[in-house]
This record gives sequence, C-alpha cells and structure tokens, in this order.
Amino acid sequence: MSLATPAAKPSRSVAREKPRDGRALHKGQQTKLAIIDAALGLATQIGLEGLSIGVLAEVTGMSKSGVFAHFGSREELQISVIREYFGRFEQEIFYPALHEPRGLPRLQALFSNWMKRVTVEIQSGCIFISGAVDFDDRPGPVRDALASSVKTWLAAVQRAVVQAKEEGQLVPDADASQIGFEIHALILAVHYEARFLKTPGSLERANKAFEQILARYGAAGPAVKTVAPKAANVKPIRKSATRSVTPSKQE
Amino acid sequence: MSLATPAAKPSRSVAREKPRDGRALHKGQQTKLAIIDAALGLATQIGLEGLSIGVLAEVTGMSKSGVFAHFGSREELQISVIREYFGRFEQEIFYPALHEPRGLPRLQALFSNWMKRVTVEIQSGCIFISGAVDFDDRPGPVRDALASSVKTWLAAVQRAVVQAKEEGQLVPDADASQIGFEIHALILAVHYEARFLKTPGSLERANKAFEQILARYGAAGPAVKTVAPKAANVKPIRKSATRSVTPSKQE
DNA sequence: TGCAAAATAGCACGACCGTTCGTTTTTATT
DNA sequence: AATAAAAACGAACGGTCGTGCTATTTTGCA
Repeated sequence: MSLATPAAKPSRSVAREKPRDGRALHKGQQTKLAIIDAALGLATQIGLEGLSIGVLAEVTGMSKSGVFAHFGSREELQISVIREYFGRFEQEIFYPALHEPRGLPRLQALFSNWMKRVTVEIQSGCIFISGAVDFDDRPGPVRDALASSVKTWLAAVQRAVVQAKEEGQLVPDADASQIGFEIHALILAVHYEARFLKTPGSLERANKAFEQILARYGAAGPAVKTVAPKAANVKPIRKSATRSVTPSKQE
Repeated sequence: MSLATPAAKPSRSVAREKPRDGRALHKGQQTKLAIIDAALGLATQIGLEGLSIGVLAEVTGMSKSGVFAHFGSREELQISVIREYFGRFEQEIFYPALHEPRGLPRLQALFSNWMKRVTVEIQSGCIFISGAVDFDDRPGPVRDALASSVKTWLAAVQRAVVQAKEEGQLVPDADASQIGFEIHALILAVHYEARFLKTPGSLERANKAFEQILARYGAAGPAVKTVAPKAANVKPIRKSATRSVTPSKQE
C-alpha cells in the first residue's frame, strides 16, 4: 500500500546503460537534485510564487540559463518542488507511522509526526498551505499537482480513521470525513497562529483538541485503554522498514 | 465598546471647513475611496502581494501615477486595503452580532455571521488568510497592520466566549483561548477545503464541529436549554441598531 | 470669472522577471 | 588522446513592476 495512488514519477536514480555504482547518476541529474533541494528551501520560505529562477541561480552558484535548462519552464520547476516536498512528507510522516499497528495507534502516530513536522514549519513554512493560497483560483498544472498531493495526503489520514473504526477503537457512527476535516483544521490553525501571529501555546492547543476529538469518538470498553497507551510510546521498528516500504510505491 | 481597541482611523468623511452636504468630500477623497474599493476586490482574489498599481490603474481607468499619488507607496495602498477590509469585517460580522444578548447567543451569531461571510469568500478569497501567507516572515508595516487586525478580531471572538462563561452557559473550566483556537481552525479549514480543494460539504462539517464544541463545553442544567434555542432563531432587533453601534467606535 | 491648489496624466528610470539563443566548457565514452 | 554529447554560461529580449519627475487638467473657492 502506498500513500500516492497515482504512482509518483521516480525521476531520480536509473543510470545509463551500465549503472556501475559510484558513477550511477549523470552530472546533470545530480545538479538537478541540488537545484530542487535549494528551490525547496526557498519555496518553503517565500512560497512557490515567490520562487524565482534568478535567486535560485544565485543560491546554487549557477547561471540563470543553467538552472532554467534543467526544467524548461518555471512551472516545471514548481512542480518538481511540489513532488519533492510530497516525497518528504511521505518519508517523515507517513512511512514511520506505518510501523504502528493499524487503527488508533497509527492515527495517533500520523498526527504526532505531522505535528512534529509543523514544529519545524513554524519557522520554514509549508508549501501545501502557501501554495493553496497562491493557486486558489489559478488553474493549471501547478495547481493540479498541488491539489492532488494534498488530497492524497488527506485521504491517507482519513484512511487511518476508517481503520480505527474497523478496529472498534472509534464509535461506529464516527464520521471519518468529519474527523479528517477537524484534524486538518488543527494543523492549519497551528500554522496560522504560531507562524504568522506568533501566538504562544498553539502547539499545545492543537494537541489538546486532537485528544478531545479522540475522546469524543472513542469507543467505550477496554479496547481503547489497552491499545492506545502502548502504541503511544513503544515503537516496534522492523529493521530497514523505511526502505522496505518506499520502493513499493514504484508500481 | 468597539471591536478595535486602537481606534480605527476614520479616513473617510470629515469634509473641509463647510461640510455642506452634497459636496462634502474632495474629489480626491472620492476617487481614493473608489480606488481602495477596486483594490479590495483585486486583493481578495489575487492577494495583497499580487495587487499591482498597474492593473489597479487599468481597472479604475486612471493612469498609474494618478493612482500612485493617492498613496505614495505600494505599502500604504496595501495598508489602506487592510483597513477597509477590517472595517467590513466589523460591519458584516461583529456589529450585527451585538444585537444578540451577550453570552452564548452572541457567540453563535458571531460564528454564524462569520460562516456566512466565508460562504462568499469561497469565491472571492480572504485577505486575512492570504495575507498571513504572504507576510509570514516579512516584517514591516503591512504585516503589522495585518496581524493587529486579525488579533483584534480573534480577541473579540474570545471575548464572546468569556462572556458565555460568565453567563453560566459554558462550564467554568472552559478554556476561552482553547475554544477560540478551535473556532478559528474551523474557519481556516473551510477556506482551504472549500476554496482550494473544492471538497463538498466543508461548510456543513464546520457547522457541525462548532456545535460539538458548544456541546462539549456547554454547562449542564436548564440555562443552556432555555437560552440557546431562543437566541438561535429569534432576533430581537432594536430599531436602527446598526447605526447606533457603529459611531461608538469613533472615539 | 479668475486663480491658486489639488488632482491627474505622461514619460522615463532602474530593477527584476522568465525565456531564448549561440557559444563555451565539461563530461563520458571509445 | 580523441570525440561526440551533455551541461553550463553569457548576453540579450520583451515584459511588468514600483517610483520619481514634470506637465497638464480639473477642482473649489474668492
């Protein structure tokens, strides 16, 4: 099972004819990855729209045309950045949560990892949020890439809610889309209040609200009590689990 | 009592020496208001950062320098737009809610009016949200004006929560800042999901979540039962109440 | 009606933008 | 070492941006 239903383009790896390790990637691919990495850093701070090829060239120590040649258009650059950002979302939030047993523990891990990432993004910014504002009503491939990434991610969260219901850890009439909406709302509010308004205590309020969501929809009985606390602390990590999950998205 | 603690600049009205009605405003002030109005329309769609003097001149049928002369800088134009937007927030959301009795009914009216406005902003956009993204980490007077406007507004909402607690309609240990945070989160989520993702049913989910917040913190006993339903439907409007509240903010 | 002041227009500037194109350098292979 | 391909450069283009000047028009009051 993968986060992205429409298989994400690999775009990296895949050497020439003879992938003799130690020189697998073309020089161009290396620098392209370096450019995307720098672009991602810029985009998180000033947004996808603020991202300019000129400053990107300056940062990477290249010429404008040199940077440009790797993408062919600014839109393609933006889309590359979105893909990279989505990939890191998977790596940092989604895949680690898969180590937790499906159901409530995994849902809690998803939210916890998400919040951990938000803690960083309070300084750096989130492309999925700034991008949503930038491409609110501007149709095109960039907006499509952005929206599909976000939808994929939100669907994954919602799937975890459904599984928690299936495990009997949430009451049967719990509305998964409603719960997903409320969780998403908390993340957005943390970004707004902590990053923009700099209101203290936003992180804690989001955590508290999340717990109250679980408390409200949590099924009665001992099931919640036994499973939840165990998973919250213990992490049964399978060896090289991260790598074993990642390639599965290739197909 | 006014929404804005730091008295908002009138900027309009105030004629010359002899305000003989019918020719109270200078020609310049009239067109300035017209420019701001057009700028507000543009800014809600493409954001404060996307707002350009060139297209604004085109829309208003003026020359670039003609538009520019009214503000002296782009920043001042943006600030004027923020002030105008804030003023409409007061007019459409805050002041009408004052007609409801303080406490729960007024809080419900605030949220209801807010949601009514959001319904429009799904198409047009919200400057307080796009502006927060645009000026995330860009200090300056525009960011200050934006943040102070939002904070003023959020404080007004929070005040309504406190009053509901004072009226005994919410449990005494209800955390007003926590409730304010969660309400704000719902609005942000509606904007994101309805405007950007175009997810159906977002409005309903926000309304449902709001009711559940009230249900969770609602005080037991008959107080809630008797007051809440009455205020939810009946509107005891004092005659010309809107006008009687507005000028009070002048001092 | 005349006249000062206010409002608007016209024009140009420097800066930055994405993009194109021809040239030069670097890379990878024989 | 030779060579063809890939990568990076440099300069320039047309465009938009905010802003500063100087005219010109319009306004409001004597």
